Amino acid sequence: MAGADVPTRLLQAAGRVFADKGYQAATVRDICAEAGVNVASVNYYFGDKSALYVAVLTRARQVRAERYPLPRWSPGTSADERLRDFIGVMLQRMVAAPESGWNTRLMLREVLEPTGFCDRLVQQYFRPLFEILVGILRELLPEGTPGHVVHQVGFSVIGQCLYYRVAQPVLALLVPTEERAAWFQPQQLADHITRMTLAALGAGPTLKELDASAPDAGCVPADAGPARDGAACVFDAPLLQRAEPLLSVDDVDH
Amino acid sequence: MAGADVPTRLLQAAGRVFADKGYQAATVRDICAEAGVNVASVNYYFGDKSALYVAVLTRARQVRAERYPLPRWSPGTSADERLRDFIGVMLQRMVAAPESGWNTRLMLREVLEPTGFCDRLVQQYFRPLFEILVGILRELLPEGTPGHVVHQVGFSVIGQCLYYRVAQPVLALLVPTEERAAWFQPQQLADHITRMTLAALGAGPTLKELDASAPDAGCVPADAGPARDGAACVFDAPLLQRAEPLLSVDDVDH
DNA sequence: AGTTGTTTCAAACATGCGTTTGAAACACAG
DNA sequence: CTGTGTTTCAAACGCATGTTTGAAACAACT
Repeated sequence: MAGADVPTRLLQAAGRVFADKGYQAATVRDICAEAGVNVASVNYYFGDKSALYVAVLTRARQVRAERYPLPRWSPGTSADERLRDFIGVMLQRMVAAPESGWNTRLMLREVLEPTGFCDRLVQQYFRPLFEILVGILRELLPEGTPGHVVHQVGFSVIGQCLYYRVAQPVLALLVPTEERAAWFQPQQLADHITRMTLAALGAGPTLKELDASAPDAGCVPADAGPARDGAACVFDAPLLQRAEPLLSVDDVDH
Repeated sequence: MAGADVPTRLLQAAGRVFADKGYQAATVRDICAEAGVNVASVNYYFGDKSALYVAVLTRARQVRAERYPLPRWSPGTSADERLRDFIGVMLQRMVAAPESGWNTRLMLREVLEPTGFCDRLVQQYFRPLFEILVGILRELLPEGTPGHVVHQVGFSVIGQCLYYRVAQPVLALLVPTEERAAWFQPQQLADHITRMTLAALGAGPTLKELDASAPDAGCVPADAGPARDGAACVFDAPLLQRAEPLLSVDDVDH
């Protein structure tokens, strides 16, 4: 991380610092200290602070999409399987990002407090994603479902995914540490959201039905590994087959 | 608004400015100009900028809870009715706040970027609310449902409510203005989320079943008023009976 | 009117910010 | 080694910020 060339080091350090403190509160001196370079470097290589910010944001979007890509579905893939995949990838991008995801925090910040770059971000990144989700939901909903209902269901899906990132500090104070470690891993959350959504649409069993079909299921906590000796896990059965491993690199660059 | 005494004017102006720009970017001079008072006033009355911020945040929490209170349920009130109420109040607090809710933006900002005051906010405000929701959900879910599942469902509910506030700028770019005006009013969103949740739990009809029971329902857009001449509205029937009217005051104070 | 305590105000202060600068250090071809 | 273009660096420059100050304006009571 310290051996790369100066512009790269700046981009990486700036990502962390901007995400931590926000655009205004992050100082050029902070960033340069973190990167281990001189203060003048940011102006030398990027022109000014705001240009560095735009560069960081652009890079964050690219890296996100490349590192956690949507699978390329074969034509016959069913809609609910694609929904599972979609939610899984969303959640990975949200919470599985390295270093607890300055990447995501940065984009959230931009959404909450648009700095003018937000529009482009939405048009280039969020909108295509949302279109894909809407396409999936249209297949799952009855034909002729009004557009606004499809949209609302879409936002319900994204809203659930987003929450586990937005409210991470809150969640940490509401749910005991052991429970979080055992039941709030990305894959488990993805399963939960998928189940909720499919059930709401009528395309899958409701939580009540799930419970009735396996009333005594002792769900498998995250660190229990593959010791699936007893009854099939009801609430936490792995639904994501093609989930990439959760990388633990320290930054967006290798 | 301009006639009140100086500390009050400062609190109101500071609320707007802090919510708009964040703690760092908001300048004392901005706030004082907005309030129409001298720059020295904030130090005279509050000590320093950070004390003013804490005062604003405290006040925002109080006013929120007072202005949009949860109904006091009579003992016989069913769980799903209480869920409807809960979601309705949440959404009102989220999106119905006056002046497009600097109130909510302020708390979101604090959650996303904790300034040290976040912990108290969670313990005093979020946790009691979450406990109520969990209590309701426990009645709706089968007996013996594991705690973490109840929690996850709770976060799904809150996540959906939150999204329409967090992602407001994004939503504005993804959904055409007319559709937003007609179908994305607080009450309609509350109905949608309640329906989704009850359906997922198995305590209400799924969207598919709703469609089957009234396939040609032409939902009533927001501004169509009580002209409920034709078939009953399937997706947008008003579910919230005791919803307070949406106040349009300019600030938290009368 | 005079006194006392409170509130307002314009101006100044100290600090930290983003940015600039000019020289030193470096890389490397001729 | 010399010359040339690039990169680094410590120091400084403006400027905007949070805060302080001391006097003026005001209010309330004797």
